[in-house]
Amino acid sequence: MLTDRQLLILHAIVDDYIRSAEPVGSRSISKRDDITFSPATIRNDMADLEELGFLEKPHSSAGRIPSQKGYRYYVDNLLMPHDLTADEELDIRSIFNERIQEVETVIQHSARVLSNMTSYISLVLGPEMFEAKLRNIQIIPLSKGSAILILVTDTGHVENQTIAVPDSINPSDLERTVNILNERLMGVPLYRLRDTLHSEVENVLRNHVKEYKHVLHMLSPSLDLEKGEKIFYSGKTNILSQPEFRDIDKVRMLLNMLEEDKTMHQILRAPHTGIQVKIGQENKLEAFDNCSLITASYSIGGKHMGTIGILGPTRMEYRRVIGVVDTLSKDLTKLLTNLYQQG
Amino acid sequence: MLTDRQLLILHAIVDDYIRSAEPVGSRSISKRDDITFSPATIRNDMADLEELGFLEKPHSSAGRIPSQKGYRYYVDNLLMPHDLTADEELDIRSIFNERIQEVETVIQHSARVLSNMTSYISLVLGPEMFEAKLRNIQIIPLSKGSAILILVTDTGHVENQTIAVPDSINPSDLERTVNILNERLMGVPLYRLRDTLHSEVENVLRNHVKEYKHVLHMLSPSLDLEKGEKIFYSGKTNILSQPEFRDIDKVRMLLNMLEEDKTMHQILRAPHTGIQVKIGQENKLEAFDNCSLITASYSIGGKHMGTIGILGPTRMEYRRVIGVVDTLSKDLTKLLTNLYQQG
DNA sequence: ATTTAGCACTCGAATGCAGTGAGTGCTAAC
DNA sequence: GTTAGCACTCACTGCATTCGAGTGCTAAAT
Repeated sequence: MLTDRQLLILHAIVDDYIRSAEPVGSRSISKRDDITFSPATIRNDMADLEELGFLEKPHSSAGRIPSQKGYRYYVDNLLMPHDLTADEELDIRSIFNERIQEVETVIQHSARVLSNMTSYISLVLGPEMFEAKLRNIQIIPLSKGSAILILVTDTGHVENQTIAVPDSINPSDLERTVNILNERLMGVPLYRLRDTLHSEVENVLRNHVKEYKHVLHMLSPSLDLEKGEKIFYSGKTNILSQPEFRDIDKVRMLLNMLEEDKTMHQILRAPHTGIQVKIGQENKLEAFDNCSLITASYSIGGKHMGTIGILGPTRMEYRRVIGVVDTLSKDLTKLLTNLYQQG
Repeated sequence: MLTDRQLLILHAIVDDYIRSAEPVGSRSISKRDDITFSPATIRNDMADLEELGFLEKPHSSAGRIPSQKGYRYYVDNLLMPHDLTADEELDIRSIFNERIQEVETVIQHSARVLSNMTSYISLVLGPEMFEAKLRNIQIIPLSKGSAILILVTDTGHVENQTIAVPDSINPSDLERTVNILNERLMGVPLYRLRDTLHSEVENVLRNHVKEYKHVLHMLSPSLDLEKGEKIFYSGKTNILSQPEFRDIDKVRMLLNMLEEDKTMHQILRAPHTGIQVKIGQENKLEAFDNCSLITASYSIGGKHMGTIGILGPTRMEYRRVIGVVDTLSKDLTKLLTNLYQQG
């Protein structure tokens, strides 16, 4: 329904506006090499594109800027895939070159590289460890009355917390308990730990540990893990360089929203294949009205683990960012699968 | 050298300015209950105070604002100690009421409470774990070729990383290794782990583990821990509400500075007793020119552990903030000492 | 039937110019 | 030593003016 020329003009306007952050006028478009017709012609098409909802005017004597619908069309139909430059490849590879590290470190490092490469805000939802299976459990006595409980999952995640150890439990009881737990809880998903403790392990404990009730009481609350995976942010200050965030109040709204763990979890949790682009109000959050969010999932052995994403102004370099997010999410999946795939 | 009246006026100006963020004029001062003399008199004293460097004028027809020297004098000589309100006591206690947790969680929680209470930025330098002593070491096999190395210190800190396990090392070797390590490395400070591994443990390993060279090669790099303790920030967006940070560029400078781990470590590391107040350029950092930093150390059993602090505009509520930081650092010391004191 | 040149028009941004008022410094009186 | 009085300063506000980029429309050109 749009003519080729209109598409060309829309494409040119979006590109120009992404670059300059200034409303684009008919004359400046006409100067581009790929445009062969006069400003007046362009103006006519621009008027049509505006009527169709792809463009907007900040005020009547200014150039045009893309509307949300305009960006959407651009992303869905006009965008050419972006092949990473050598530098970009290198940046991404830097994450994986280091000696093997804790998963969290890799994730965190990914977030940093992502924000550095794009100059936007990067968000990485840490590995979903709720369904991960227990690999090992340890209780390390610390001082009289306290110990450290350590849980290791098959995805290499380590969870630890300090617990209070009642006097009634002696060291050999503790040792026996740990052995039993390792025997019985190995392979149980984290979210079922507590239930399993009561349904299956309790009976065994009863036979081997005198004060098994105290032991249960000590462990039970600690095995009720919080569901919340951590979200890593990087480059939060990057938006301060974006002209659309000259307004302190907008910045505050946005940054405060990023602190709302619940909302952000909801946004990032939804797994999806491929790249997802949410433009402006598609995010259903007032604070994100002028923002776009580009996300991709990463997984281990085909199992969804978490999400990486970039948050920037709607006037975002979609082409490059999509390319980068796509590549990184795939590389991350490869790395983690190699490392932690059951083997 | 300053008259009582001048002190009174200085005090009044600083108080007023901290409250209003507006230059303070002679007339508004004269209206205060504790001031009994006329605007003209006040003007004379203000002129003197300005000449002595305690006050400044933004421009010739505006009121006065405190200079850095003025704040310094105020903090050193005029400030009355602040007794926490019931609400404040409650806020602080909320940190300690929860069931015993990981140290890092307590620290992080402290940072959040601190920033919420003050509406400034809170910084907490995590527990110094470099000199902490090893309590326990574990190697949990994960998949073919990889395992998780876990170190627990006597301060309850848990460090973990993924390591590559060469095929040549079989499970029983690994188990023997872990036993030997626990025997020989227990009580060794983290910063000496690697040296001790080579100087003392190597000989023992040689006798019990066939491929002990591979084992050493696998462990050695992992025991060379990074010195950097983590710094926790909270309330970074709080400064956006401060009128002195209307200017996006200043905000960016400041927030970027907070990302510079090295510099921030330097600033926070210096242990000191009691409360330290650094005003404006005393911080020796351009980005902090309009800021003041109030810090206090926390410790475990008399041993310096880390630092908590508040960063805000030089026009800061010194009285309240000093009170809060003081109380919290002492409470934190008490809690951690109870939890992790050898015993 | 398109495309383009020409031109009047719009409107934000920038500039210049009183007027206002909070605040000062100085002088002279108390 | 303190205060009243007064001229002076200077940021800020509102208003009028200009400037220019960009539009929409019409009529001519292709």
